[in-house]
Amino acid sequence: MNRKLGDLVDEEQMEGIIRAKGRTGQLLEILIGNKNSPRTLDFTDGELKTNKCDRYGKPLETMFITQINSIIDDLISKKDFYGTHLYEKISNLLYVPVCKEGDPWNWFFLPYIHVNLNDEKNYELKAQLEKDYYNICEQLKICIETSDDGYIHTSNGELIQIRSKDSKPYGPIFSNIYNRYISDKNHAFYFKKEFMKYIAQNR
DNA sequence: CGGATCAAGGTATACTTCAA
DNA sequence: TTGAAGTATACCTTGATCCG
Repeated sequence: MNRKLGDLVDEEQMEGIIRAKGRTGQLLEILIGNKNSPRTLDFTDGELKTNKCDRYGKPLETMFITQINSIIDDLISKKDFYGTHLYEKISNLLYVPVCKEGDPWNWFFLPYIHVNLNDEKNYELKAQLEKDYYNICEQLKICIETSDDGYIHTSNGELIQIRSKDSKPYGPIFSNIYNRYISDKNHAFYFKKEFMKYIAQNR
């Protein structure tokens, strides 16, 4: 693989490639014949994720998974992991690292990694993610009930985390379970860099 | 003590859907 | 048909911590 971005797209598509942050991922979806739709899943059975890395494939950023404002009460009530929107998003994904060093025309895609949590070899990974999920749910509850402002804050597992993700005007998160706002701005699940490192090692 | 590194939180832009 | 709403793509800034 190691396809150069400049060889794949035209000038118009390159416009604003740096400022338009998700542009690379959208272009890739178009290149493989997908539409940029807000459907839950990119493919019929899984997700496509791109992420910035260095030239050797080392991840440089956490990777966004999904916003939590619409599933907050599932989390607080510790809904079964395998029934969550989160699991639906991460159970089968195609991870494509993209090196963004230097001139955007010279950015390039690195070999993809396909991760299906139902594969035998990913048993350990799946177990860890499940553990992280319940751990994070618990942290959210504790935060809501005991933090100074009564709001949720960054909660970490080993491989995933929840932290703020919003822009003005903010979208506060309302919990029906607590019958009040539990954050003044939206939050989201992210893969930590440890996740990317893990799947690169266990490919 | 000052520069480097890292995590957390905050911000910017694009696209589709859907309602007016 | 048009624009707001909603979710997507990560990127950027700041402040804390680490390390010589």
